[in-house]
Amino acid sequence: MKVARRYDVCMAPEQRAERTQQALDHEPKTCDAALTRAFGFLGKRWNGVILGTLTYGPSGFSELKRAVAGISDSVLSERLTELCGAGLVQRSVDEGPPIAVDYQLTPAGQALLPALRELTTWASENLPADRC
Amino acid sequence: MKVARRYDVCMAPEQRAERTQQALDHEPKTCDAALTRAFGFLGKRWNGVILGTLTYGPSGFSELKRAVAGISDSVLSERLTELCGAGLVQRSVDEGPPIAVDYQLTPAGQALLPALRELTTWASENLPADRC
DNA sequence: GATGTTACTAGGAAAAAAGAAGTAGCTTCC
DNA sequence: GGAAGCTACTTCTTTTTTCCTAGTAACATC
Repeated sequence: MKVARRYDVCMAPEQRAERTQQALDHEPKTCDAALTRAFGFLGKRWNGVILGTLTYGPSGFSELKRAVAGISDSVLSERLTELCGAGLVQRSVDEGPPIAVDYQLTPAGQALLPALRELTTWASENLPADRC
Repeated sequence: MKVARRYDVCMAPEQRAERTQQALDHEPKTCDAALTRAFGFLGKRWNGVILGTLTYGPSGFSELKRAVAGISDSVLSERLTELCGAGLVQRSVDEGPPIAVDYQLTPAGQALLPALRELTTWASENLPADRC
């Protein structure tokens, strides 16, 4: 099941040097398939921030909406459905009477944490905040 | 009329402080500001894949277009302009006569590598790889 | 000189997101 | 008891973004 990738974004420096050499010979340098898949989700507006917010723990719809400043109801609803479908978020309903729904990360969603941490570090070091 | 910049999620310092205070008291668990800024770029379609592709080394416009399967000329052009503006990508022109333009990661862009590596790992382990 | 390549830009169509409003059940306030 | 407010959405219209097609200009090749 594990397909040995011919090349990967995540390569050791020396492999990378070799690849750069090859690059000079008009070799097709396609972005890694897994990374492309990752950006199938994260490249959609709001998804990253929603997942980032859920890292703080389970949230209800309104709570999420307040946390993700600027998102509209309809898009939040849509995104949550997608993320649930992808198995990154789980929706649990507590039939009330005060009915309460909450969304939380599944293990697959939790697994994103290290990557989000890296991204946060990168952004704080390389994306100027002062412009805003 | 309010000019709503789509990815303008940055807050004024005092707002940020207030929000942090709220976060401590109440439950509004807002996503980290730096991460939000990161997704200001990566949350736009194609940007992640473009950066991922440039990881393999400098590329010309057409080369990039071929590598990033499915992107249109106009969007690629737009995205490259944005990424250059953000200081993640550098555009260098070699006046020919056969004029040649190439795009490559700046140090700030290179700094994304560890994060992309994490994302790749995550995707290959947690996003169904039905395709390819 | 016809065709192909690189590196784009322009304009309109299609898709996505924003924004406002509505639904329905439950709770709190006075 | 009834107005107002909360949660959890859905539906609708408008606005923004993205896509697709075509065109340009400079050079290179056949």
